[in-house]
Amino acid sequence: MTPRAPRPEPRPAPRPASGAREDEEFLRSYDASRFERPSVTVDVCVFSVFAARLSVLLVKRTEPPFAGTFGLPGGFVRMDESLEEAARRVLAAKVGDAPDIYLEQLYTFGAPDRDPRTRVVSVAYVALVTRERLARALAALEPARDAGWFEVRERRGRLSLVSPFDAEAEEPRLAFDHAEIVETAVRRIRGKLEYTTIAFQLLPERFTLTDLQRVYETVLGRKLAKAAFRRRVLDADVVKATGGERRGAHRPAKLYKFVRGKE
Amino acid sequence: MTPRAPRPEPRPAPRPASGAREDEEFLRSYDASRFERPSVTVDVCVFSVFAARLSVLLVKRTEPPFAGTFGLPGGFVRMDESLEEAARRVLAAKVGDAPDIYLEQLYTFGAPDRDPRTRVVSVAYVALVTRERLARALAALEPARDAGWFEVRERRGRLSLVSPFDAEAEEPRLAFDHAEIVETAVRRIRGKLEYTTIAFQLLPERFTLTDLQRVYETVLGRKLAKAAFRRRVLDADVVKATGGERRGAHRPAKLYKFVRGKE
DNA sequence: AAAATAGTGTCTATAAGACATTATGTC
DNA sequence: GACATAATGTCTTATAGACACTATTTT
Repeated sequence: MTPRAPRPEPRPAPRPASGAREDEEFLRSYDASRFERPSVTVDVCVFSVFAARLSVLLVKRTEPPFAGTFGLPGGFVRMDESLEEAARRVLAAKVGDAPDIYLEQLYTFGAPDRDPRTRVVSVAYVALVTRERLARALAALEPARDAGWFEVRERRGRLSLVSPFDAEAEEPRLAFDHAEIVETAVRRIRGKLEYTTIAFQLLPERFTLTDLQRVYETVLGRKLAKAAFRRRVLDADVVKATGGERRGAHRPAKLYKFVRGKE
Repeated sequence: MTPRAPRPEPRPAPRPASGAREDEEFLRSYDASRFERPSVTVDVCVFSVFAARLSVLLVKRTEPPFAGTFGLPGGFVRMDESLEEAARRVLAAKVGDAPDIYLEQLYTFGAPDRDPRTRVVSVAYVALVTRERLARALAALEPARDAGWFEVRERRGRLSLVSPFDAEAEEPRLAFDHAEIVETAVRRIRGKLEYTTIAFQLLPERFTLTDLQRVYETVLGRKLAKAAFRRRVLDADVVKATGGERRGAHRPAKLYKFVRGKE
C-alpha cells in the first residue's frame, strides 16, 4: 500500500447531540456533495454449465479503459436502486429479463487504483443460469463477437479462460481486476455447491441424476463416485421423481425435479 | 422498496442502441464525475468472547441521524485508501492500533433508504479480538459510557443484544440497518468456525483445549461433546502442546498454541 | 478423602469411497 | 446378443455423538 496524503475526515462540523428535531435540521443542512465520493458499480459474474464445461459470460469493451479487452458485464449503481436491483438490471441486459435468475452478492472490490479513471468501488455478484437461457443469450451475443461464454478451466490450481471463438488463442487478459473477481466467484460457487442447492440453478426443470452429477463434477472439477452421489441426493430429500424418463440407446433414466425439503 | 421520483438516466448523449452493445458498457467508460454518486462507508462488527459470552462492540452516536442510539463503529472511505484500510482505521480508533487483528469483509449493504441523509453504501467487516484486547478497549471506552460491549444472545432463533450497563434494560435499537449487519455477521462467524481456524483469533497465544471448546460453544450457542471435540482438534494438527500447563484447584490442563497445519 | 476438572476408551450410528453387480433400454 | 448407461448392493474406512471411565491436581 502506498502512503498517501492525509485528508480531512469526511464529516460535517461537530454538533451537540440528540433530538429528533435536530435530526431534521441536520438533514437539511447536510451537504452530501461536500466530500469526494467513489463511484459505485456492480459487476456480474454469470456462470452456466453446458457440455461438461463451466462457462462465464464476458463482454468486449468498446471504450477505454481496456478497450478491446474482455471484462465482466457491469454498470453504475443508480441513486434510487438497491445494489441487487442494479445487478439484476445489468444481468437482464445480457441474458434477458428474468427476476427468477439466481443472483448472489459475492464480494466488494475497492482497491484505490483498480480503475485508472477514478476511484470505483465495485460490488460483485454471481449469477447462475441454465444452459437453455445460455443458448438464448448466446444467440443474441455471438454474432457480434462482442461477447461470449468463456470456458473456465483449471490447470495446476490456476484458473484459465478459454475463448469460445478460438480455443488455441492466447488466454484473454481481463479488464480491471475482473480476473480476481472470476476466481473469487468460482471459489464461492464451489464451496456453496457442497452445502446448498445452487446446483439446481444450473439445470432445467426436469433432469436426471446423471445430469445433476455432471453439474457437480463440472463445477468442482473432479469426478464423484456415482453410488455415493445418488445416495446423498436421494437421502437429502431435495429431488422428487416426476414419473417421466429420458430415453437413449440404453436404459432410460428417471427424470427428477428439484423440491425444497430438509436440505 | 419505496417508489421514488424518476431521475434522468445517468447517460450521455443518445446513441444508437445496437443490440448487444448496451448502455452499461458505454457508461463504464464515461466521465463518472458528472453523475451523482453514493457515499461509501465501512462498518465494523467487532466480536470478542469472554466469560462464555459473545460480545459485539457498539458505540453511541453523538450526531444525527440516530443520535443517542447505539450503532457499529464506522466511517467514510477515503479516496486514497482501500476498503480494508478504511475498516482497519475505524477498528484502530476503537480498540487500538493493531495490524494483526483478524478482519474480514462481510457483506455490502446498499438499500437506497438505509441512511436518511443521502445514499450510503456500506461495506461491512467482521473483526475478532481476544479478551485481552477487549479489556484494553473496555478500559478506554466504558468510563464515558459512549460505547460498550453488548452480549449477543439468542432466544428462539432470534438474536438479541444485552446492555453491559443494565442487563434488564430494554434491548437497544441499533442505528441504520446495523441490527441486520450484526445478524449477518453472527451467521458468518458461526459458519466459518466449522471449517476454518478463526476460533484462535478469539484466544490468547496459549490456551487449553477447554478454553478452545468454550469459544466454540459460545459462538455456536450450543454444547459440544468433549471427547469428540478434542479428537477433532488434535487430529486436525492445528495446535501444538507448549509444554506448559495451567493449574487450578484440580488437575492441571495442558497449554497449547495455534499452528498452521493441514487444517 | 473430597472436589473438580483434565483427559481417554469404547460403542454405535452414520456417511463416504471403492468396487462389483444387476437392470433395462436401443441397435 | 452386444452395448451403453441406469441403478443398486456391499464392503471398508472415517468420523461424530454418547457415555463411562480414569488421571491428576488442590484443599
